[in-house]
Amino acid sequence: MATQGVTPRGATPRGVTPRSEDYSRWYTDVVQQAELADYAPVRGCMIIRPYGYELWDSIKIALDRRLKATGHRNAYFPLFIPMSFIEKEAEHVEGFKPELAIVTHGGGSELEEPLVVRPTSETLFGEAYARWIQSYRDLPMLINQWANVVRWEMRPRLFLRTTEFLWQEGHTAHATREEAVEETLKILDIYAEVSEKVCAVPVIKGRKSPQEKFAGADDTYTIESMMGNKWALQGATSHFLGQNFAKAFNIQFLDEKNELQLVWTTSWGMTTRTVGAVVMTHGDDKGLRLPPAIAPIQVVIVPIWKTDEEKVSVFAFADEVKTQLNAAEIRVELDAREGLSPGFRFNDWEMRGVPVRLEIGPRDVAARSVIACRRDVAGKEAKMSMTVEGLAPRILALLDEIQVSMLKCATEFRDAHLCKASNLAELADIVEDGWALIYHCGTRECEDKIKEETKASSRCYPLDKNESWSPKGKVCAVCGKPAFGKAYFARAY
RNA sequence: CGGAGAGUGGCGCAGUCUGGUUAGCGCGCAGCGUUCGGGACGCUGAGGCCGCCGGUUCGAAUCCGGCCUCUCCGACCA
Repeated sequence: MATQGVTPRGATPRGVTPRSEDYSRWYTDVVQQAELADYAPVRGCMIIRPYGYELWDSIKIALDRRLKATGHRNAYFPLFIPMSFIEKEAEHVEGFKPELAIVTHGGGSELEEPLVVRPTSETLFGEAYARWIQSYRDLPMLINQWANVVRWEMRPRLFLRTTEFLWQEGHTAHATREEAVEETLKILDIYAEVSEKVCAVPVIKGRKSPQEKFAGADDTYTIESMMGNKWALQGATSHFLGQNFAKAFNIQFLDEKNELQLVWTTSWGMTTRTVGAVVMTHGDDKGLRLPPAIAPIQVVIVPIWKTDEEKVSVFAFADEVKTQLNAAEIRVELDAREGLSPGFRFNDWEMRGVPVRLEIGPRDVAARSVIACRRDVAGKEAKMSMTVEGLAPRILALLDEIQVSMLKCATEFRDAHLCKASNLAELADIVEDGWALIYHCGTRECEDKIKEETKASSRCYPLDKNESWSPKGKVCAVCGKPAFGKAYFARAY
């Protein structure tokens, strides 16, 4: 690679900043050079470019299908929320007030009541549910919406934290506490499945500490992933809201015994941040690496020729290959650009993370074969020759193999950086290059202390059933108070 | 909001200290030609009121004052 080492003075570097040199620079380089997103005129806002949006679309389709399969229906609630709605739930307003965008003027005059640009829609759903839910027969109410929300964040980063972002937010109401908790965990499982099976991003499912939970929730469940620099990223959250919003919005129903009851609600969301998670879980110094399940282009054909005659035969053969793969519903693209050397085009597609590249030159035409090169492995092992007869099934198998292999690699990487700690010094050491699992008291003071000394925050109390996590008789590894549970601590985005 | 940098063709930078005629360079872009199995090359060309406002001066990208914006590092967060 010509990009290694010192860039000649005055020359623009080709490729991205190496991860080892500056991880966050590497991240922004990849996002921009792979044309996933670009900065927008307003601070903290980004333009999601077609390639990035297609990636999000794939994730969205996978998640939407699963939500519908579990009985959820899509709807659309408005962008504006009356200020007074936000103020109805004490903890909720406390949590969101600092990051609200508020509209004070409309139609040329000052509004009587300011309108909040939704940071999340619990309050709007609450108001509607109070009107829509009358009887136990109306329950459960399972509605999801795909929308944009706005949170005035201090420190934006492309995809990971932008002022405006896209997500889905599910809002459900149930007759009993048990049903609502069950829903909360069911959704968490769906998020974990989409993350792992679709995005090949391994997760640890867990519960948030009281400090880290959603403003207005009784319990927040999360999926946490380890990025390439070993920092943690919260991938999605599922909240058990208890009866907090039911009380605030008076969402009541008559049960079978004709008694008035408050509903139990949940809310949950997965965002465009997931795109950032994919970049940081799989990317390398050559750019993006995309799991086949969400790759907008799964296979790219790069034709190679010298003479006009070769060009004709190579393109005819490439078209034949493309047609075959298309028929098998493989997302395939033919790189018909002229005037760019093969090497340049190889690097270009590698930057974009296309899982499989097929090289087709005169030699391949003669042998009726192609050179297939997988993006997820380095070196000579990446390349293999395949005959064109029966190519599609073999490519499909290869794509499956890549999908599985990427999850496996990411999981192994993560597991190699998980470590137990028994005191603050050990924890501090571990979080320099991984996640530390400790018995923890769950108190704010203790979390703050850890944060101050190590920059690591409480990620979650893992739900791992295989691990005996009972805190009975255990004490906090940091402060010595009785343990609340086992928690992961890590540097986080 | 605290700390640090930076604003000069699309991108990355030089020039600013020590004001002086047509503001340079690399990449990219356009045209033509030669190339083409791991980031090709030549020639020709297009593109800039030097972030904004004001001041000093015969003369400001350059000096002075004010303002704005962006990026990075912290606190906040999906």
